[in-house]
Amino acid sequence: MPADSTSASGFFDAGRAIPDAGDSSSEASYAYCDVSLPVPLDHPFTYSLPDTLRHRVQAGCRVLAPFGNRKLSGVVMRVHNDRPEGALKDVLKLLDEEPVLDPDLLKLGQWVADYYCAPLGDTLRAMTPLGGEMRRGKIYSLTPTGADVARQLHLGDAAEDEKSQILRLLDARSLTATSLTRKFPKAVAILRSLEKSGFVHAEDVAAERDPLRASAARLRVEFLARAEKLPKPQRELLSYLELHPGSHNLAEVEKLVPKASVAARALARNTLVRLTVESVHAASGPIRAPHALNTFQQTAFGQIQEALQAHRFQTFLLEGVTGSGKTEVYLRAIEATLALGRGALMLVPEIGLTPAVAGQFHQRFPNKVAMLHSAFHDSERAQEWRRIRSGEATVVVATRSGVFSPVRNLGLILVDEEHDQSYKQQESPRYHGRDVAVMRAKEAGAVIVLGSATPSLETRYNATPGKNAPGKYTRLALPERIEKRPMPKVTLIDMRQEFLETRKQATFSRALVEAVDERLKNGEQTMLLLNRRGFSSFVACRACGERVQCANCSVTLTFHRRDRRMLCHYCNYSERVPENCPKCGSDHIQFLGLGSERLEGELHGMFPKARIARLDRDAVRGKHDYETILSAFREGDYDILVGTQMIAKGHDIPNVTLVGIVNADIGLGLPDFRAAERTFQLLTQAAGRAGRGETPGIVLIQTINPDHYAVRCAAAQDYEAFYTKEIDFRQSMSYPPLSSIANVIVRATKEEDALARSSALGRLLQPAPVGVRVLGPAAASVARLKNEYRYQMLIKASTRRLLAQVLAELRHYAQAEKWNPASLVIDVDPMSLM
DNA sequence: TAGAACGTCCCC
DNA sequence: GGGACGTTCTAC
Repeated sequence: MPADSTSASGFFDAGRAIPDAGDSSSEASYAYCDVSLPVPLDHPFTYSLPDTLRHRVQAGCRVLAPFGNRKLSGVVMRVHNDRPEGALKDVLKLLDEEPVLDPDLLKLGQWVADYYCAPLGDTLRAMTPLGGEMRRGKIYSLTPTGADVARQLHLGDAAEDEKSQILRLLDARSLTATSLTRKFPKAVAILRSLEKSGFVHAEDVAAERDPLRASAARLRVEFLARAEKLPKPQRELLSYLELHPGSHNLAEVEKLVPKASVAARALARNTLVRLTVESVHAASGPIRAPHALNTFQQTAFGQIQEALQAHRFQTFLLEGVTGSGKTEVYLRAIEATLALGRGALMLVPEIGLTPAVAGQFHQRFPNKVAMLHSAFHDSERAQEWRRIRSGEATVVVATRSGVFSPVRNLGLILVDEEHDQSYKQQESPRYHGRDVAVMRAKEAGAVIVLGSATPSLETRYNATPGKNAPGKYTRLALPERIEKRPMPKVTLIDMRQEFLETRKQATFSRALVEAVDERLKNGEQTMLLLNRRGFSSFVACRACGERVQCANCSVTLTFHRRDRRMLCHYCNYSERVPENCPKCGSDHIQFLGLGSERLEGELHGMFPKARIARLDRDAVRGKHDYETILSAFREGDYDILVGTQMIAKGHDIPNVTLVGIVNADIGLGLPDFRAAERTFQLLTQAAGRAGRGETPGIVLIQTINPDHYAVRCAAAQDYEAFYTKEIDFRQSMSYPPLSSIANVIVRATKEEDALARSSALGRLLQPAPVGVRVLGPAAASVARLKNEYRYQMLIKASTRRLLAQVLAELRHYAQAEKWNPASLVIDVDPMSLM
């Protein structure tokens, strides 16, 4: 039930707060359970429960169940005694003694599945980080015949095909297909044929991932009991541990005791030592002392606190300029939540959980913080998850999927940088973490704060009072930087003018080169951002900046090299590439596209002495690379940091006094109605990196569209002006937030199938119902992906309900026509129209 | 005429 | 999604 039932009184919450695992359900006994499985079949399956499980299985537990001839892990939706018709199979195994999803989370999962048109099984799997603990797959080993064949191969000569190589590897030990695929791309096919020949047989495994397999650096080892007659390494380790009580990092111990890592695992099997996976460490970072709140911060915090104390569901938009001290408001809000005995959940963007952030939280809330991040190892996440569930951790900092973490007695949700795209999951279930968070807060009667310097249009719209109604969200503004630091000074550099004056198509303007040079001389740092997003080239006039737009959609046309035409990915409109600019007649028509590697190369040429680091998808492999590069830059090991949007987000590096944006326009060329919004956000956020220390900063933005409102408003750091302009555009084109949209993608291996099916869906919506507009179907912007052809159709509906109705109709049609469930992909509230 | 390649139908 | 099974294609 929504907010009102909980806001009425706090008394009931105390009882509800801790779902008791040991209540009457332990005595009840059920013969059947309905299980939701991660298959694209959108209904639960009923299994019978063996005697040993009848009193132990509860809704929300995961079980292992036979499905066809596979074994799948699924979530129990219901336990009951209603015998269904037909033969039933037994549940094989109970995977959780206690439910991993409490009733509220199950309900939330149901909502997510409905709203985002995703199979419930997929959704529930995405909600449980412990899903990663299961290692699923087949293990292949040789049959006796196969072994004979392999032996003979050993004697044979060296001319080996892949088949023989695989046989020989399997002779050494059994392997999974995945591990073989790494070496032999066709391993799966080869294994199948070997299986047919009777040389190889496969065995299903669904083993718990063994904590003993974690690397030594991530394990802690502790003495448990003494034992006689052990091999030397084990004996030495055990006596070391006995002499040094407490738990030790295994990698550290191994420096002192040889072979400790292997020995510890052997000892753990005999329960002579305890091995635990080390909790995610509080990383070091600059610790900011809690500073006094300025008036704006105080006002904002006061309102949040009041809502917390009143125990009511309320959504706030905390709109604070870059450097305005949003984090301190968050921290205070969490303190206030804990003081009320409730738990807090903070969501951060994918890239936002840096050691600096982690350090601050650990310092402020010692031993109460759990962190969930997709870059953490499965077992780390599982451990943090258990700490949350047990109530040990009451403050959770997490990325998108953390919105499902089992925080006890949830009182507060914070969504930092709520506009960030990484909150939208790009695969099924395609949910938006921020929107799910609002829903969760509503159900829990919690306060939710959405924070950003550049709020998404949706959020800002919801926080804007209408004609006769107050805004759905309460807007809290932090219009000033802390300590009255000035906003950075932003200058636009018109690259068209630069071109006319220098007659050179340079990547860097003279002004930017000069400014970088100056920083190098002064020992100050520079960040250079290349707004490189998307892959397809677009066509622009170098002299006047004109880009060719679609006649129907007000989006930029995308250049297709194959047929040398420009195409609209929304409605299929196309035209030929003009030889002269339609606006100014110049023949300087350009196909634009610039990578950050090329950028780095050019910089090396220009500033041979500068120490340059690059930060982008290609340079960053794991989370550690990202942190290493960034902290090295912070420490002053580099003079210049070059990167993509990755560098634009929330970092606080005091010595950066110049931010240069090399090409502000690329984002604007994308065929996407959010192009302007994203460009504005990126430029504003990047500009906000400058001058966060004592020395004020400057920002130089190179652009061929200095008059575009996204560029102009970002330069002026004027969100209000941007919002006003952009909301007009959305209104006139019926885009969100003034409509609800969904992208309907049809995939098929054969292009004609994809086209035929999407046309069929298109015809279904013709004429479009009142309040609905349909764009397309047209080829998706990535028309062929992973060997599948994709056609898409964008549906705009005046209301949420109407959109849901239309989508339901499409899904019924696909089902009635017996389409493969995967061929219809529906992206509700899409962030990008891929 | 085998054995790929493709289609269709389940899965509690 | 993925296997099992049935049908058609095709290479020798």
